[in-house]
Amino acid sequence: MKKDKKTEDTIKQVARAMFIQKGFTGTTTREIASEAGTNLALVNYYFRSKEQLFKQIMLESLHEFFESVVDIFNDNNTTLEIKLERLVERYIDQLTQHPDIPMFILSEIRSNPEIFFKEFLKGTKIRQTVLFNQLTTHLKEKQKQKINPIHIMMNVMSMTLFPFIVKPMISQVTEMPEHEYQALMQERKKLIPMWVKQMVN
Amino acid sequence: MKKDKKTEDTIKQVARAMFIQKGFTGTTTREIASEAGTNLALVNYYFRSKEQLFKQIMLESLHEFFESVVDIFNDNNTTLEIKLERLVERYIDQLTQHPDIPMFILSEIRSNPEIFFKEFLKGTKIRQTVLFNQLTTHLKEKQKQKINPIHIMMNVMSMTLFPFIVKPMISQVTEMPEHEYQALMQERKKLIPMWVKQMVN
DNA sequence: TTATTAATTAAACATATGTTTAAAACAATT
DNA sequence: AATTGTTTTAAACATATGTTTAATTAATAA
Repeated sequence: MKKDKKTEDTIKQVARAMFIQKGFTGTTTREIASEAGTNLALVNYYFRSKEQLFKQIMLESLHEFFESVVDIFNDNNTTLEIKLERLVERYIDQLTQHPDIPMFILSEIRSNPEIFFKEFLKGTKIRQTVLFNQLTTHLKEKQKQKINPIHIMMNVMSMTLFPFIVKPMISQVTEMPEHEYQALMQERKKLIPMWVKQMVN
Repeated sequence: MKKDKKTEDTIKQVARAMFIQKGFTGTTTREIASEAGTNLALVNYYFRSKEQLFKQIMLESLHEFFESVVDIFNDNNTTLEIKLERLVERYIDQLTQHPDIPMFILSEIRSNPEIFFKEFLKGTKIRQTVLFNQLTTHLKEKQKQKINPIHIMMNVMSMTLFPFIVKPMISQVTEMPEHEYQALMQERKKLIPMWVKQMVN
């Protein structure tokens, strides 16, 4: 009784891997079909167009990537400190498994900014999150209201995401083997929250 | 006596702007010619191929972008503290004028990692810079030898570069007007060195 | 089994795009 | 002015690539 969907799923899975690694223009429908071991026409048969297929995958990737932190941002039952720790840990875990996702998203924004925000990020407003409000309050309490909380948010994101974005470059410039790099990223789970706490205290 | 080179220069100038904004595959030779107001064939006449043209521009961009900090990294007459301040200030100034350069470079690395490092970054070794050695020594003196100096370098680069990379996203998500964003970036010239000093002291 | 629907295939189609060509226009030199 | 070399042009060429088509095969239902 279960629908088969084998071919359709294979195409999508293969397409996801290729789009994430090489982007929209860097991937051809023929490559997808070939890698999936199916006929070229089936890509269009199942997904109408390369663009449709890409949009589906981008939407799913975004969802997958952000849903894992959205609840942390808006948890009413945790302190600012806990949120920071969880946020960083969750991101580093995610990025360790899917290190290409950030560049996948950033490249798409670069080539299609308007469409990206209209299509994918309709109304995500960081200022309205619990985390942001806690941070604002905290800075006030510590007499640091001169520091725009956006700075702190930027720092958390920067220190967490950027090392993964430039990973290929760092590997080269620092001559560091993969496992050592991984170990560094694991260390950062504890270090980043510590550094951020210093900033806001 | 001065060679004219008008057409050649125009093509290159236009190509640089387009490549930096939309990347190699996102730019067509016809667009370049059209924007430059010249005949399509002249792109190949002067630069042999689109790829050659791209390589020239990438090389120049990299050089321009890194040469401005290389001397800071290796200055024998400045303290660690001064280096950090100068580094951050120089980068933020550069990025304010050319905010698209980081994504330009990162996109190229993404689509052509091997070629990029072989062709463009032959033997850039951060561990051999004066700055890195000063940082290592400093951490030892402060009994923080457990912290890998690479962490600190990552943090400086992350906090400085990342906000420019995700600028289009931040504009959306934080609903911030351009001038306000610029002001934030200027503030970071002082803030980032301060935060980094806290990390290493 | 037979009829109908869905899946698959090879081929063709349409278009975009990098590159080349051959002729013309222009500039410089003798 | 005539020759020579350089620059520019329109057109053609070659190829890559997304998409469609029409026919065939496989699966499902009556």
